[in-house]
Amino acid sequence: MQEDYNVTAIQDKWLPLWDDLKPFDSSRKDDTRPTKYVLDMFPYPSGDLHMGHAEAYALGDVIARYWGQKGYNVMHPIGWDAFGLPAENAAIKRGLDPRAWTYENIAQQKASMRRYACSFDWDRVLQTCDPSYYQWNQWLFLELYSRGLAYRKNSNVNWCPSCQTVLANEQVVQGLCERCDSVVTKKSLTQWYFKVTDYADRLLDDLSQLEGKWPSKVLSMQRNWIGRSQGANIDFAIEGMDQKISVFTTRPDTLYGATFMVLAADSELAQELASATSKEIHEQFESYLEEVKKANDIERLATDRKKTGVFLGHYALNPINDERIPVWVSDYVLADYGTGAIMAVPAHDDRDIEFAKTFDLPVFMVVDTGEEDPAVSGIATSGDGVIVNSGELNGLNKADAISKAIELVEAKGTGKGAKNFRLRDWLISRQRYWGTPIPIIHCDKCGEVPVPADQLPVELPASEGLDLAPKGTSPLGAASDWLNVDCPTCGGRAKRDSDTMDTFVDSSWYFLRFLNPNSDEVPFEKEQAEKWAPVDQYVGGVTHAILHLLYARFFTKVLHDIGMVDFEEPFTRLLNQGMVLMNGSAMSKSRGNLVRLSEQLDIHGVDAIRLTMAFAGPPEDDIDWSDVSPAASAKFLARAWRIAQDVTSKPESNFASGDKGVRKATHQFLSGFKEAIESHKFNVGVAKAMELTNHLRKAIDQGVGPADIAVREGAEELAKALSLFAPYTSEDMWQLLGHKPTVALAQFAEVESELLVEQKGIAIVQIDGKLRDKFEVDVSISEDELRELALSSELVKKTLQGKEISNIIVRAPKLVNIATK
RNA sequence: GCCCCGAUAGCCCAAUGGCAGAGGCAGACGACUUAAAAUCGUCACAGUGUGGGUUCGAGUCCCACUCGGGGCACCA
Repeated sequence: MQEDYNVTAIQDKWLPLWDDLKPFDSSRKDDTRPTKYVLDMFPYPSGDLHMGHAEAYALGDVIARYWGQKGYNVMHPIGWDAFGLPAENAAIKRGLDPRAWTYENIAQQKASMRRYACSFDWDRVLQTCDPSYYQWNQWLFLELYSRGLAYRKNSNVNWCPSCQTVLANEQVVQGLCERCDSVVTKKSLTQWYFKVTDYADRLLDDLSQLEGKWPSKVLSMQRNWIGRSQGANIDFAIEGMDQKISVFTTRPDTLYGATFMVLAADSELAQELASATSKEIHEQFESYLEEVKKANDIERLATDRKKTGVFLGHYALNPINDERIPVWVSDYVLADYGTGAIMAVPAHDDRDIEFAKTFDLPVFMVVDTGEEDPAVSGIATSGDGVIVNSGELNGLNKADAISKAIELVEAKGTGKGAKNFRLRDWLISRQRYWGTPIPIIHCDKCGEVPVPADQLPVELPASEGLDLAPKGTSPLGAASDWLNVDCPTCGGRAKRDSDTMDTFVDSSWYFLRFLNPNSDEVPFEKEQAEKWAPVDQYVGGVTHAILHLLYARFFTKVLHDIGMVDFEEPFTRLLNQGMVLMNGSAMSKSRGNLVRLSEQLDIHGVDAIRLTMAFAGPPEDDIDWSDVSPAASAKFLARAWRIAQDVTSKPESNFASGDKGVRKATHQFLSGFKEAIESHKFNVGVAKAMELTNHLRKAIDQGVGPADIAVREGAEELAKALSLFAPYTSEDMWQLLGHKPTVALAQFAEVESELLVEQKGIAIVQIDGKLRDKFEVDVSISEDELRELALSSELVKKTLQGKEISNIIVRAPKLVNIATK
């Protein structure tokens, strides 16, 4: 009895069965399969899953299911990045409890993932807002604290006036809050930091281990972000004062060309020097500083900005030649990069020459690059050249002069080779409610006191009665029962730290928590880490290229140093899937181009949507939903399904007697398919499955017929391959073919390589690279035979008439190229 | 300004330096059908953004440029 392919029916049929079978349980004690750890970036539970999730999880699932069918015990867990501002903001807006709101969304997403047939191990699940999870955030915080890697300091921090909280450097995009696009301002606050800068060198150098395994784009973004520069710190004495100005420069070779100094207007040293000068200059400085403070990052970053500044009335002495040079302040020097002061070499730096031109300061060329003297042209030169006007450096090139200059200042004791980073320490305090409480108690007598381990977790108090609306201080400050505690050291009255941690702390180590998601003893067991970690394949969006991935790499290195893991990089391979767009732009309600996932699933079925995601193009490319056709995917799945339905042979495993041509197609498919999936060309893998389907259709209708055992072999491998993209259809095909569920555990057949070898092949003959003739040859043909054959071709002879052969290239059995003069 | 990625048929995309086409969409035609849908089959369509170079041979490698996308940027 022939039936129709019914999407809804097979979804309803198989989903409950899989729940019973638990094919993706990775914790079976007697499991001897080799292991793989495949991880999708966990979602933020704001509403139901959307098209972007659908793509990410479809692709992650292809990889996880593939390794499962290759015979691996695959750990493919899922969790929720459940703390954070959106929950809180939604809760404020609707007067709800953020906790209830979050758990409701998690339940909804979980149901959608189950329907979407993600191959998750549902026994390895976590939610970062559970005390059983965040207690380990607190534990890790204290580990970092005890090693001096978590510390508190006062500084001018990034402040989002709309979110009413501080932001990490990484959360400020082009001067705007990455979350709400408000203009970020500066505020002087005492906040907690993680000392990421201690790891800057390792974070940068270890990127080379990931070369070829992570997208090069992400590697370069991380390198840019860490931003290491090599150079020297050089001290300039200040005339008539004990103070020194220390500068960082990447161009110590231009030391003789320094004609003035510039201090960051908002640096402490500027303040000090301004106090030790005439009243008039001091007043000028103060009013300039006011101006500078008013400017926000947007204005400051404007490229055509005029240089401004104030002369401080002081002179510094160039350590290499005792030249007397004036000291200025300006806002183009940043207080928090390098030493907050520079030696200005206008001849060889764009910014410095702009400043020199504005204030009529001297320009003195010390590198002859062959271009016009900057003092004349007004254009700074920064290339390599011959050092001039520089005493003992004269005649050297740039690189040699840099080394020599460092030697000279080191010998004089006025400088040192140094490197500098763009990367800053990670500010982790947040003045918000829905996050992990910082496990520190502030005591007037004892100062900062860590919460003793046996008092962890410091649970978040209920939100009831608290005003969650942003007001610049943490809502927890009003939870007086929770806030006021006895000091663990002296027993006196003390207060808890009322800030919560940046949620990126949660996601910096969650991939390790999946090893023991329910342990109350340890964050994770070392033996489990040895068995599973690091993550073999990580899948997620490129939006996390800097923030999350950098922090996770930092945590991993810290955990390595603590001795908790034996590796230094958390994610061996990384796949960044693209975005799902609609008509060329990101989907959004306000743009009116939102495609609802649930609707798509209702119309086309889960399998068709998943297949469409995989088939749309290379996974890292964006998918424009208007370019793809889920209906076509559904059509193909029905076509494949009918192949399984048409097979009439009984299940057996000896296919040797099957039709050679069909078997060849099957094994060529297998070989190409595996290669495509392993190199993450999922679209090519799908195309190959379509090709096999077309071949089998033809074999059934016009060839060997549905009873040939080779057709069964092809149909079975097709079913297994489709399991990666279309689990429901595939499972149903597997049953039609007389097998028991679940196809997800059925392993791919080994490629029989003798079936891949062709007896005959087409050889082509080119003359000067142009195709002139082709003929069928035996693949074992020798070069000489093929050359003879080519030269005896009538077509070739005709083309060669009147031409002189200069060279004949033979690549048996495929090609002969005859070059003429 | 610096760095990275991309450009192949009407569209989405394939192609270890060796016949430009694997697959799909849209299209044309045919079979089945009273008809349509579904299904099955057949066909057409580009010389690879531009200009150079290397090579017996370049979509593929190199150089310059155009366009599109992304990252960093008063970072010393």
